[in-house]
Amino acid sequence: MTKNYSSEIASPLSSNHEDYLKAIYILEARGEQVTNSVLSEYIGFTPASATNMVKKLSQMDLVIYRPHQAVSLTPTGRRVALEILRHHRLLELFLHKTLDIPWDSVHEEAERLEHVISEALEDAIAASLGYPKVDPHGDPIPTKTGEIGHTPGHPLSQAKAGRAYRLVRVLSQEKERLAYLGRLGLSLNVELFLREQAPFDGPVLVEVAGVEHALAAEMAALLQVVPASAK
Amino acid sequence: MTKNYSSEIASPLSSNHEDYLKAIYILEARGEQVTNSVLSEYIGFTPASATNMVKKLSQMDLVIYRPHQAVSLTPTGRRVALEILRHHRLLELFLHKTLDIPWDSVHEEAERLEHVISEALEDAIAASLGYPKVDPHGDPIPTKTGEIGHTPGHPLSQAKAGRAYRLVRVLSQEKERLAYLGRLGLSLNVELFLREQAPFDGPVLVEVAGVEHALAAEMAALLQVVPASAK
DNA sequence: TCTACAATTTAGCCATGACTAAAAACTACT
DNA sequence: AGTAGTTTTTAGTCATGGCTAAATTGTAGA
Repeated sequence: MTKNYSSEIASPLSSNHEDYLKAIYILEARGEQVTNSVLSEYIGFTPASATNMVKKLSQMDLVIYRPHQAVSLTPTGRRVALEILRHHRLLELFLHKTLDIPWDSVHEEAERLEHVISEALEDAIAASLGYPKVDPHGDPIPTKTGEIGHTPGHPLSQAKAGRAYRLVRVLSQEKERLAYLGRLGLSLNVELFLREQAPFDGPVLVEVAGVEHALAAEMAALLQVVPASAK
Repeated sequence: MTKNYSSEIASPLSSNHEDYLKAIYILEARGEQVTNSVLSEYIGFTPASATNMVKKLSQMDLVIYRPHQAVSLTPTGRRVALEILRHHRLLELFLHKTLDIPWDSVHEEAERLEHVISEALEDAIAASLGYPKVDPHGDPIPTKTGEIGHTPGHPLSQAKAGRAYRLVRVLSQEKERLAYLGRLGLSLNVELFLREQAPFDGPVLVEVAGVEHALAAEMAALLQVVPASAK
């Protein structure tokens, strides 16, 4: 039950606190300005509730809050967020690899588990997986000390036709979307051949395991790929 | 996230509600009269809080409450309690077998996880373990339909000296106690030879893997054994 | 700069579920 | 049966963290 960050934080954090911090981290990492509306929409509470909570997190020195400004994480806040994200992504991979939970389901399961696993369990999971670097969607797993790498690759929507690629990351956790990709045979590290890149944000034609599929531009933008030869 | 009992229950239950129901179940199963003081002491809240909660559970038709009487579970309440207990015990075994978490630690870990796993995850865990019947302490695992067997065996403190036994259950979840037993080589299904049974609740002399140990009577009473030959 | 619209914050409400202190109700002993 | 002592319940407080509605602030266009 001892958390990494327990030494730095006075009161224990609830799942909710952790969810706010994680949300702020993710929105920041996306490069967005974490305004109150962006945050409240993301977490699914009203703007008033978000203001309220952000103020409390600010008193705990987890975020920096200035009225009418974007929120940001303090170093401690970031540490907490990264610890939760580490739990989340380790759990996703663990559930997928050890229990065969489909990749479109692991997210919501991990969403609840991430708040209740101990350090010891986190360590045991990491060890059993051989200290992995990415989760089943290709998202990087933060280290215990709070470092996080960035996955290489670029969107399939910006790739060149007539070349082979390898899928290294999917920028979505939506169950339906992931299930759809799964049905096309598109999962992590799968190779694909880019047949055609329609102009004006048109669909993309890809070949996966010998079968051709058309993908909406919006979908292709979520698929991060590297040239097939690259490690 | 869909729970077995969701069809029968109006409002979703919190971890806390579930803990109360589980506590009532366990106390009932121990054969105790689940009075308010017994319950409140077990869950670690004040008697006033327990009354309060029991009344709410009663309104939800999960327990039967009559002022100044022992509480008891309704069929639905029992179903919920058994589902949580199933989660708990499956998790204990899973953590122990799949992640090598020591048997003296699985309880507290499962205590938090039991409230947040989905039906799908419960099923996946059960399947991966081959639909086990008992957890690492020998406690029976309720079935999905809410049946629960009872482990055979009798306390070591009532066993006869000069015979060999097999440990089939330990009636304690205390970390220190379990760690101690573990150091003696006493874990589930281990064989032991009962050298001497001191009278007047005196200590018990057992031989485990060729080494002799003296056990306090109190400890011996917690160890359920069967004759070594028995399956 | 002024005004209209959008974003944010404030104020105040509500439910939850813990708590303490006091009242009430049971039990057991004389 | 009466009373002392224990158990249980009631009454009322508090913190949390959601909510709505209203006030405020900020911003962009005329």
